[in-house]
Amino acid sequence: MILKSQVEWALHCCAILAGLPEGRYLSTKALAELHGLPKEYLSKALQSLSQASLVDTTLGPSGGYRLARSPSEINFLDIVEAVEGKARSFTCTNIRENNPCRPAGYCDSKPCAVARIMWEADEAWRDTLRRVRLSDLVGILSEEVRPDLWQSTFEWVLKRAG
Amino acid sequence: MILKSQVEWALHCCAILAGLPEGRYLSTKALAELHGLPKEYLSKALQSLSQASLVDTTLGPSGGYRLARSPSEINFLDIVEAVEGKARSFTCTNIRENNPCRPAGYCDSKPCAVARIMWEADEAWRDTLRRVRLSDLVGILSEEVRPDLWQSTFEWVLKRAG
DNA sequence: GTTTTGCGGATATTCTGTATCCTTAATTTG
DNA sequence: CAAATTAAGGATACAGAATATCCGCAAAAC
Repeated sequence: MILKSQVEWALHCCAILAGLPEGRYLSTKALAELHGLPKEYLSKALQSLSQASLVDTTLGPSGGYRLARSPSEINFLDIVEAVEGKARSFTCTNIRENNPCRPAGYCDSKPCAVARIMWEADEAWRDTLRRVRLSDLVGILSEEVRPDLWQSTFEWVLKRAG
Repeated sequence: MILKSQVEWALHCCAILAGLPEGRYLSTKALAELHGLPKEYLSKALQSLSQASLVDTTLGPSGGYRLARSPSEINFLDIVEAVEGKARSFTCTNIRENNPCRPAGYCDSKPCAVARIMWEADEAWRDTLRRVRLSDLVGILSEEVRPDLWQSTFEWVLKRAG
């Protein structure tokens, strides 16, 4: 059970977009360079964010991406699900139906108990991610990243933001 | 991010083994028939349980598997990790190191903040599974499964348990 | 009109999960 | 002792997903 690497990419990209001044856009090219990622493939991750309405886009030179909402209105789960999908990690195939002792026409009153427990864990995972806002991440980074790197990165980004 | 179907199989098999009388074994063949699963492949899942010391095995006719500990001393995470592995669902590739603005020799004081948050969610998932004991599952099933099916399944199993 | 950009489709490659088969060694049964 | 049954592990094949690249299209900037 491993998340796509695109999840990591999308989170880091959103953190950068969160620092962008109002109304400006950053291109796939710039985001790929900044993170050392394959531009074409990163583009797919950003398209997922766009389809989930987490980012706005604009075409042409000076085009690119910006957040569609404020960083405090976007949480980790929004981003993770946009890229990874909303499917649960555990899929119940209802193998209890194969029990040879089942009477004909036996009908289960509830979803399988095993599945319910696994889904509960899934929900705990989602809850944790839902509780962390993109603005929280930016807050942590602004405290942890050395000020000189923080500032030079911002300048680098602004130079490329349309 | 999808768990192997073997996880589902292993959980259901453990639930059956939990109902086995002291000292008796149930074979792969019986477990595969009961759940309608491919015997050879289910065998791999059971081998994983064996390697994790969750079950004891014995060879020969009347051989098979039994729980190595009491159902109240085995939790969901034990079983899930035995089959799925203990690796975290989010792997940090440290893409921040690719930042072109990084001064030479820059050293990070902590693991990446993005990774820490994702790992926290992972831990919440694990905690939930850790809190559910195999005996809890058996308790739920014994209440939910219709008594006639519950009993006939047990008879079916006992007839095949060596 | 030329360049740059996001978007979607098509394709190739690698890796993992799924599944089957076979051999070996241990154990029970007759 | 001989035959049957079992778990264990290795080899192999197959399918689908993740990773990655390339192309053409339409929109926007200059």
